[in-house]
Amino acid sequence: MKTDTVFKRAFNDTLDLIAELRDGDALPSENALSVRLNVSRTTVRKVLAMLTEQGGVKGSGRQRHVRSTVATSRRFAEAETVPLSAQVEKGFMEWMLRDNARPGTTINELELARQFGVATTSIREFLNRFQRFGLIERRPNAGWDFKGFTTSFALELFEIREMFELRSAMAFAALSDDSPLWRQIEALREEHLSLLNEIDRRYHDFSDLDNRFHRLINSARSNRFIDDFYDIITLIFHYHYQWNKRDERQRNEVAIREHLTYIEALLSRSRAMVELACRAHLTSARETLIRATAR
Amino acid sequence: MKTDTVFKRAFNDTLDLIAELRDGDALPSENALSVRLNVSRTTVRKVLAMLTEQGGVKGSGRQRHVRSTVATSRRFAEAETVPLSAQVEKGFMEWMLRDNARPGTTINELELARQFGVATTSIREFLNRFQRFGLIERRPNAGWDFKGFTTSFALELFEIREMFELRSAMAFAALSDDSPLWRQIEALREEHLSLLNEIDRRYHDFSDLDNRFHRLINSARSNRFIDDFYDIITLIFHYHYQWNKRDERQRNEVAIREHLTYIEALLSRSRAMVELACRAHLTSARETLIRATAR
DNA sequence: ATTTGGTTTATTATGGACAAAAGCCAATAA
DNA sequence: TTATTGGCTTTTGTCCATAATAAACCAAAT
Repeated sequence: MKTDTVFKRAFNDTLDLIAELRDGDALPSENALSVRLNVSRTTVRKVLAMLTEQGGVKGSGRQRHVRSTVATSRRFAEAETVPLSAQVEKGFMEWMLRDNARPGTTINELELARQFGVATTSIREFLNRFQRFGLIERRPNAGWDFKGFTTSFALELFEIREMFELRSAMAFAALSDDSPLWRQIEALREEHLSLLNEIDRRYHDFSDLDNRFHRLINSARSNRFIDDFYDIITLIFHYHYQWNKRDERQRNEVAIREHLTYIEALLSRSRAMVELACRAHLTSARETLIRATAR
Repeated sequence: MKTDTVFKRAFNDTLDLIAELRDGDALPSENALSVRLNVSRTTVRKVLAMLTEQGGVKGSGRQRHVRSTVATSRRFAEAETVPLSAQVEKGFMEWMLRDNARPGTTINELELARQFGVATTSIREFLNRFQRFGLIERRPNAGWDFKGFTTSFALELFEIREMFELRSAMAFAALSDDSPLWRQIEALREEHLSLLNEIDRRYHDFSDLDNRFHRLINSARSNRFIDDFYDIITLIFHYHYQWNKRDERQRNEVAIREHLTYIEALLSRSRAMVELACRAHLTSARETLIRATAR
């Protein structure tokens, strides 16, 4: 059966939304809510039905209004709002990076399914999509081969990353002066500066900024295969950062400074400077990742 | 239930194998057969059991020998030996390339399942793996978006292909003189020449040669992401060639000549020549593909 | 030391069932 | 006359069941 995480997340979001209304205010229409919450109207109706039952919403049809003071409906726990696919992804990354799964291990769908408490279907679906990340390989009728989060994985990953990013950075530098991307990158420079200013307190905010920065560069000349490839980088770094906290503050500070140099180079439009700054940054990012891999 | 295409293919292959033996010859051991046929001993035993029952094989244990003259067991039809996953792939490619599915179409799993006569599970599995080809995109809880086999798909594909192939070709040219790849590429040159010689009769053999040629170049410096990417090229060209026969002989002859120039350039070790030949060939390959895409 | 038989066990591939979520159309209120 | 709602249908996500395949075991035989 499908999980109802969509409904539960929508329910919680609706509570947040209601919290901003005053007692007696009219609710937005079902269609409006469906757009706001990013779910179908069917789900909106289910949410409203439950809220009405619990007394958080009064009336029916076009006469629906909020009773925020009276009924404080209980939110669903965060865990109940995360889609099964995301849970499986997390479980697998954990198995791989935290438990340090050995290169060459055969992945057993059944075992993972039991371990994560889901049906094999969901594991299979995940593995089939995860295959493109280059860490596993299917052996028909005989499971999957885990190739390992190894140094050579990191090297191959960065070889491609460097090709792609250099190309995008060059395209960025060649952008016409009236491109909106210039304003965006200047805004990102400000964000970098202010993060650097409060680095001690906010260093863990870097991960998100990093992602937005590189995706902005890629967007200078969009190519679906490059965008897809960047998903791999994003995923790997997401979990890698999350579980490898050693020197995080230090690492991030260095990276921010590299980004700033990189941004200056882009703003200068000098191809040589861009190439230099881009290469320097990727080299240090590669070193960071390699230090976390298995030999 | 699983299909028994593995068994049926193994059975047919065993018949071929037996055909090369003489009446009364001893059969290879079960283990040897399992290696030859690329299946488990369990399946080998099932094959042998059936053959024995049908009289194609006499005796048991170590005293098993062939009765090729007597019993001519019937082969299974080719269609019964192709794995379901391959059938689904073919069906989908047909839907896409032959029926000219419109960009923006929503892919309906249920409908495809009915159309192909398989369960939705198999369709989903295919789509999840096919996603990396950049032609479809998942919209959670709402099917898949078919992005279309469009000109911009071809352009993006070739932008990456050119980056990858140039890099590999350079690595190839820089190979040390004692690398075994030099002999391999010279062998390929001979194959090209002999194909060119009989082009009128054998022009459809080019597709396979083309594939081996480019994969050889990629192997100069192996990178899993590049190898994976070449799978996309292979698949697209496989079906494209199969259904778009217009000017096939002419197209292939041109491509063979381009390959030969390309090979000469590699053998010359001149970076400039290699770049020129590589670019020229890819440009013409791109044109060919673009002519087949939707606007 | 290898091979087979006889069994048993484990895992993968595929169909099917069903609730959740999305989508559709006509009736209705503003 | 247009947005909104109610009733209904279709599709997706997930579980489970089961046959095909792989794999393991071990004793007997060459």
